Amino acid sequence: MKIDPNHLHILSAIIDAGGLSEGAHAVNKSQPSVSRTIATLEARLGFRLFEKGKRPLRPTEPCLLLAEQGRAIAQASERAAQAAIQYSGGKSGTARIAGTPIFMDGVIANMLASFQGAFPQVTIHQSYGYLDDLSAQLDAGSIDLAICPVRPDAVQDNMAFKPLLRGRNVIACAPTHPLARRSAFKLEDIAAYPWIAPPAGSPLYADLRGALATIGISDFRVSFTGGSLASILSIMAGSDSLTVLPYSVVFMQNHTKLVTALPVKLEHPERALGLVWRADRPMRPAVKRFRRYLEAEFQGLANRIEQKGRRAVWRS
Amino acid sequence: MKIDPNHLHILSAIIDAGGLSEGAHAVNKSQPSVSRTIATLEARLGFRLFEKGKRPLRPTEPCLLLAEQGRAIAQASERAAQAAIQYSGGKSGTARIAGTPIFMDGVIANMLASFQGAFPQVTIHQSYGYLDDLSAQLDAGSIDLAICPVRPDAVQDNMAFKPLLRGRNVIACAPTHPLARRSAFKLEDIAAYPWIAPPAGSPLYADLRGALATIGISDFRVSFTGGSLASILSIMAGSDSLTVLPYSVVFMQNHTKLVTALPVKLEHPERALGLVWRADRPMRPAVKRFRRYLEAEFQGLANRIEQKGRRAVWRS
DNA sequence: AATTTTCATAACATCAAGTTATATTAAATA
DNA sequence: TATTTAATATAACTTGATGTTATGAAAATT
Repeated sequence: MKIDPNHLHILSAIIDAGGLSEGAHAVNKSQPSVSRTIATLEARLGFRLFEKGKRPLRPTEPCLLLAEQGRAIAQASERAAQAAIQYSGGKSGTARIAGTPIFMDGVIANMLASFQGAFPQVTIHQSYGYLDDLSAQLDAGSIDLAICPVRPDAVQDNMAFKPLLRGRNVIACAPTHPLARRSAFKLEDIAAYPWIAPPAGSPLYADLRGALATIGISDFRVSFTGGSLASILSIMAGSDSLTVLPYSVVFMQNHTKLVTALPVKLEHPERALGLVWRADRPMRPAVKRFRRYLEAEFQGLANRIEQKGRRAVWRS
Repeated sequence: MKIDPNHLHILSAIIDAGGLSEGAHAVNKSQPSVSRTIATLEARLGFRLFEKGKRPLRPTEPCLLLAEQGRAIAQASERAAQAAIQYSGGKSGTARIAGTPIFMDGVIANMLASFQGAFPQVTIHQSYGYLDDLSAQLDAGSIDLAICPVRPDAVQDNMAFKPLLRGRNVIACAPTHPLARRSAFKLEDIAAYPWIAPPAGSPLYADLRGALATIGISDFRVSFTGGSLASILSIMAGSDSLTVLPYSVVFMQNHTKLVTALPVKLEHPERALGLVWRADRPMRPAVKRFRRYLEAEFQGLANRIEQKGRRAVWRS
């Protein structure tokens, strides 16, 4: 014997609503419709579901057992609908994101935390990589979204790119650094200090070399290389080392009082930190929501940077 | 949004069976049928349930959530089917029975216990009453089955009657009673002992008077009246009292060694212990099953009584 | 590259289930 | 007890979902 789940659902609705007409209304059907549903159900089961000839419809014993299951079915159905809505709205699901380590640790991590607070049902898979690697992963479909500095003209054909923040590097050091405490200094003074270099393959490393060249420093001493943002900050805090970091990273770390930027203007390639994804594939709702969230956060960040920038003087 | 429970069930079947065709087979449908079901479901939900263009069908994230609910639905549906089968087979449900107190306590109670052992899901509501009362309750529909001694010609038109045991009353006493220990005694000896009388309104009380008259005793001393079988047995065990009981009751109490029957043949109205129910109403499966059970039990009891009867000598 | 397996689509048939209109009937009321 | 009222059952019809078979298309596999 197999019983149509819909029938059980209707049955439970009748019981719970306390009448055939009320039950019919509860499931958005006409009274004759549910009346016949009950009739056919009774015929199949071989026993009555409601006592014969009783006007306030009186359920029989087995009817109540079946209605119980009907309620379970209605509940499951409702849960499913909710799950579908949650997913469609990007409030549940998975987003796989990856980006350059310094940005991910220095800027995105904060936003990620607040996103998870707002949408706890969304699972975020985060990983690290540089542009080429990220592109390959996007192509392979193993990540949904890449976050990295890109020259807009370097974006692949099948990729969409959404710039979030103008790229700008600065010379960073501990707030306790001798240069940071001097109101003014000559560019030559910089040469006296050791450097922390980003990982050798990273764009930031190339930026470091290029930037120092533009301010006339070609020969510099590297005291540390290859670490993550956390280690760079630690080392900087305990030494007089200098390094090159994106300004947004320094800005976001402002509250930690671990790092500050020297008022020196650096030249470097025209890149923008932005989001990259495959334009030819539909984006899952959770990814879409995360993307929108990041865009909004970066808009706020850009504004705050802008405000602060108006009060600072940068020497070139 | 509302999702058809059947669709969710089909979805879960596909997931669990590991393929569209297998899933279709699992729900007794053709492959194209479930294929289209999935297609329409996807269209309604607005997202894919299976990754596009992957041949070993790969479920998407929300698909698994929905399938979960589908399983719950399948389970509820199955439970409902089981409940229906249980009920139809009389293995669950309720039977409301009533009968004369002495019989209920002395004979039926035992059978009831074994029935409940065999069919624990059947709820038995037991109550007491004499024929008129029982008939009224049957008519009112407050009981399903009456068990009492009836003169077959006294059965109402709308009632069915199934005799279970020929009625036969005996004089009962404790096994330690002086008369019980004597191999022979005169009927006049009986007159010397006090009597325990059944409740005044009961047929048994009328039987007691009638029976004693037939053996020449018209004047007898009643030492106790009005109790239940348990109290009658207790009093008899602790005294030299006599009483009149149906032989089946004495027989069933045999193992307790609390009561025995004197070998005296009593005359009384031609009644049979039997089942009475309303012939014009369908009998619920659980009641039907209980009725059949009782009939079988009484068949066995009748045989045992018959066997023992062949070895006994009764004086009239 | 050929084959196999698996899923999607087309075209059609059928039946379950929806509808409105109306008849019945149990309960309430006069 | 007759009448009224409200609730359910039935009738007649329409529609849409779902079933079918036959067949096409596309991954995976060999």
